[in-house]
Amino acid sequence: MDADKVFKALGDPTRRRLLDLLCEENGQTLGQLCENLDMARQSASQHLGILEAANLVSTVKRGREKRHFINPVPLHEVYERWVRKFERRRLGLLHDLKKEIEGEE
Amino acid sequence: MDADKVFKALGDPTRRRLLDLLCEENGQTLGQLCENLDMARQSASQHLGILEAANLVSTVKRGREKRHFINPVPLHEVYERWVRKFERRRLGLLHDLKKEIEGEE
DNA sequence: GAAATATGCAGGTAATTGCCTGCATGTCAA
DNA sequence: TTGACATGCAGGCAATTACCTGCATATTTC
Repeated sequence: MDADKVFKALGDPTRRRLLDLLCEENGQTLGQLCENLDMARQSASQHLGILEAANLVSTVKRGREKRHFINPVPLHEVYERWVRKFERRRLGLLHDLKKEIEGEE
Repeated sequence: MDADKVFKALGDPTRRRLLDLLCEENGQTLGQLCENLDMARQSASQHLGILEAANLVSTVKRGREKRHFINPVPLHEVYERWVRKFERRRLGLLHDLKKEIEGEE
């Protein structure tokens, strides 16, 4: 997993919207996804390319169409590496902050 | 929570490194953090500003120093909103992908 | 108060990003 | 096979980003 590509891919509202759209209905084509986006097809296509490069979306060609599927694996790995680490220490970290704000050092 | 600020803040390796450094030792000053970064102090300061704007880091002034603390709340909310959603559907999404690759439609 | 220390602010620049238009390629259907 | 449809590729442009330098401010220490 390339954490940088995954995070950068998620750092754009259009791309997060694309993931949401695919979550509602997996396997949509570029054309279908475009209908919900209010931007040129080529722009959406670039966003999908970035999601694909981050391995968050996998594609399958079906004749002249290209169907897009969410790949949940990298997101799971991001969770394991990034979120859980802070989640485990969450209460301790909040405690540090609280104590410092109270000025107790 | 401003999801966009949080994701954009996380979408840079230097800023993720800063969070890791703070996770090792919470409450470090700008100067301390800089020693591990190999870039000008001002650059690191900008990165910390972005983390602070995303509410991922909170700061407390202590005389001429500024101490930095991780705020785990936004990351938790990102997890709730983004990761769990796909995590719950993870096996189903993988199944969609597998079936499509196998060409079974 | 003067020197050293910790940080803040302003601006400049090269690289990247996100959007677009125009054109090319590949596929289906009449 | 021709016209319609789905997508790919190339390039251009404005905005943003990530880095820097130079200087200002605030705090501690001698």
